[in-house]
Amino acid sequence: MEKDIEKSLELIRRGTVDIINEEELRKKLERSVSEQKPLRIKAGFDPTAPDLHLGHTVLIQKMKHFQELGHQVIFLIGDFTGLIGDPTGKSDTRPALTPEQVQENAATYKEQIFKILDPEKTEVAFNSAWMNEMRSIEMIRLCAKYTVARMLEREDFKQRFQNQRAIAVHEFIYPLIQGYDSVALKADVELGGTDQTFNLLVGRHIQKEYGHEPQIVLTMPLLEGLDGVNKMSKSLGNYVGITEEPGSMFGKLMSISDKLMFRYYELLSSLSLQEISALRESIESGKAHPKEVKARLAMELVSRFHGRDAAEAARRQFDAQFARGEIPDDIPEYILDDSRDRAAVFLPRVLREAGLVKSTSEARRLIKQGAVTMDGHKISTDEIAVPGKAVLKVGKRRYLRLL
RNA sequence: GGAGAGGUACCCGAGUGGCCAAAGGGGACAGACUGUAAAUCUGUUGGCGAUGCCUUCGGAGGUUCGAAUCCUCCCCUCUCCA
Repeated sequence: MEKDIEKSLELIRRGTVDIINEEELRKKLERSVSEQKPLRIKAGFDPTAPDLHLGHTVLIQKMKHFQELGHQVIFLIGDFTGLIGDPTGKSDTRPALTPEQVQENAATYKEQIFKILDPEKTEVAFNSAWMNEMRSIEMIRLCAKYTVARMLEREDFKQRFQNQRAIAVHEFIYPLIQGYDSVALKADVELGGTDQTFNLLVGRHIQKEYGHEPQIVLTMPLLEGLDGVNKMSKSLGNYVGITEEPGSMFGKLMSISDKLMFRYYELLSSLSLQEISALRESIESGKAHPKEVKARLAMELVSRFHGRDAAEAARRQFDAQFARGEIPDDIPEYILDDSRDRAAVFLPRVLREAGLVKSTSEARRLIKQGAVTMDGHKISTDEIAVPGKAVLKVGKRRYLRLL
């Protein structure tokens, strides 16, 4: 048994940034074995983003580890807290979502997590279940259990306070409710990104206030987005969604920097750390081309969400389009009106109407910059003759077939 | 409740009567170079069949030949005092 506990701890530790506190975790694991009772593992998600992305999967993979160890995983959808909007990582107050938006997003989340987690072994909870029932007096009692000074210890609150930016009172309530969720769910462990550390620790405090045993806080690193700088997030647009098309997923992963590629290997790949450092060495010694190593990563991740065949197809398509400069099969079409004089087609309007650019002004600028080609020839004027079918290309990846 | 500071484009920020479609930076897009890399360099970054016209500096009015800039009211944020 001693050996099993060690093995469990080893799997749990993999990839984590911090475990608070590991001794307590060991005791919980031991008790779980002796009492034949699985631990309750909580992870909360704010239903602001309609799509899960690879950044979320770092955490979900960890949930899966617990599931593999036989513990009870609780996927908490913060539909109630979504009405508040957690200010984490934001420099300003977040707009609150409407109840309809929250419901819609929550449903999408639920559907997506089972691409990774086992639905049979996952409890899905909504914090509105208990928060909608909470009476005002109980809410005030909850608020009484934490002080403003301690709230201001949180980095982003402190920053905003110092920089004279707005902090609305209700934002202080967010960590308190998140903590109360742990009370309601009787959580033994709560998982979160490192940006959640403060909120997770508030949970420990609140649990103690309610006479519960404090949860173990386990933080996972934040995955950098495609830009390699900011954390991956929907709102920054630097993400890879897990329901994204295989081709788009593959392309996005191929565009990351070589440095970021190894970060992704460490946090997302199922390869062992030894295998990853072997890959790194083979690039440094010149045995492997970085592009090939990156394609391998993209293959693994696309396969995870779409299957091997789709990943292979995505790779072939990618090579055809970018390595050999071929035109993709599936591109939008635009039918030129026969009544128009095809000897003098005004391209800016065509490009705008086809949705390739936002305005004719933008199209004009792009043409001027030499970014527009027709059948491979650079276009230099706004008006051009289009005698028959032709393919327009704007920039590197926008195509339009003229009929 | 009192005193003060502020709200400018996707973001940050300069501009305090005309030279302002508004400096500078970031981001984004495009070109060169490449591996769709990254980094770097260069350019573009309100709209419009366009050497001009139209709409933008929190909102609504006003002064003026002319307003991001001055005045009035309103909305919002922050600081100090109570």
